[in-house]
Amino acid sequence: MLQISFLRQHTEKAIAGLNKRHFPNAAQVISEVLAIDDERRHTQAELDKANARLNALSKEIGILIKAGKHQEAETAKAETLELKTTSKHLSDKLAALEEELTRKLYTIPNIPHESVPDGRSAQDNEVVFQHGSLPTLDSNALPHWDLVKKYDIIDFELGNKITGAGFPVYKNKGAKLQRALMNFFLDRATQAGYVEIQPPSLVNEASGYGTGQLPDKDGQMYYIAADGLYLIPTAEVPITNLYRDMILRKEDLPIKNVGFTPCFRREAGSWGAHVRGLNRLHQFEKVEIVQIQTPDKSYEALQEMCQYVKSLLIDLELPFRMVKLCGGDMGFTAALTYDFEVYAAAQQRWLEVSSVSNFETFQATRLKLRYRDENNKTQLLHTLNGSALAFPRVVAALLENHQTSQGIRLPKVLVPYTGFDVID
RNA sequence: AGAGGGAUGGCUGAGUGGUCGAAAGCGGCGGUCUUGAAAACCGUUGUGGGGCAACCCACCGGGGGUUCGAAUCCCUCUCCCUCUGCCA
Repeated sequence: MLQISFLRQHTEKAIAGLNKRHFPNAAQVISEVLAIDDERRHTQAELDKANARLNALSKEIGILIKAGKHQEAETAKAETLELKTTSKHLSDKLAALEEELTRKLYTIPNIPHESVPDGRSAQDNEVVFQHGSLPTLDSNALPHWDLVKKYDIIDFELGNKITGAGFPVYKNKGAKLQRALMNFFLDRATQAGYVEIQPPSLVNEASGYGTGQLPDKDGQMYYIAADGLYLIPTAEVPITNLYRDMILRKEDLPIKNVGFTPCFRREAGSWGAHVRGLNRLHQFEKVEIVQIQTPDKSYEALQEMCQYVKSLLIDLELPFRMVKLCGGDMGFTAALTYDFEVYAAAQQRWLEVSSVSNFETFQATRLKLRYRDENNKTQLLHTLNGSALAFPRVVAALLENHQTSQGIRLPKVLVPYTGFDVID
């Protein structure tokens, strides 16, 4: 959520930013919001005045009663009656205005960083870095959904049977590979200074609002109605919400956390040929890194996180590219996002395995996540997160790119974790 | 799941109808002392909103009510603790 004070002070900048995102009717929406805010402040002032008078009268009545002047106390009581009606009316009005303001603010996405390229869709994204040569496979090379059958490592049919589409069952060396990836990614993140967190996989409504999945994307999350809980779509939600309603000390920053969790996504209505196999799932496993940093250092933190993700992909021996998302393709809450895509050679497609974003104060506003600056004033912090990494597409690329007639060769870094160097 | 007890500022913890935004201690910050530090002593120290400011308003888990006046009384919800039951 954007801060109303920011919109008030930087109206033109906000409108320009929203236009870059191709957010419809930006100028009109902002002017509506500012009008509500204006009335809100006016109402607040009136209410404060009525309450001040009411407080003064109450104090007076107390003193009069103590002094035994009951007659005068009754006169004062009579005066409070009308004031109380006014106060009630004004506070109802204020509550309604505040609710309307918040509701409107929830619908406005984050302002993109100035370096975010113009553009409407993924085609306008900017490739900023590419590493590794694209493998050329034999003509009899198989896509990963065939390879997993050939080596009996992932079973989509069994998943269909016990749960439904998009819930694969990992078996044999496939299950061991999952376990190896978890330990590899967590060990690497720990070496890079991230503190390991194992959060719950279900979160309450307040957490959903905190990181911005609610209210707009509630249809994307699985919901347990009986308990009012949501299955997490990413570890970002529980881990970032750990710091909700906190005022951190500057010396505790940056916060660097890493967590492994299952991720659940309903992704209704987006199924087709291009999302076969592991390309898109309802449940997948992911290691997520989260940083919380002061505003002046958050973009350094973003670069550091990107460097970290790069190092993982290089060690996994996968060709990849780093893409800066354009205004139209960025997520609702992000100010700047880099996607990392690996090349899956049999499909001949780039698959997103990581998305690293700086949310600036957009999440911190809802989270009430702040620190004390050198003047002892509270300031909002910046939140960042990134996948490091999401498992299924890494597995898909490993299988497709490293397939040989003898089986699938694993990258060296994984062998100590799997205990085998080939899937056959 | 049943019975009982709780929820107060960064933390611990007093406060059962009025000058209480809230004692005290700890912690933090500033100072005195010291070569420096510690100790001791003095001062200071919640968050948010409105206002150029003086200042005003709101907030004692959430919501509602009683009252001229609520941290304090009533209702309700949530969460936590203890005992009993069940259970990985």
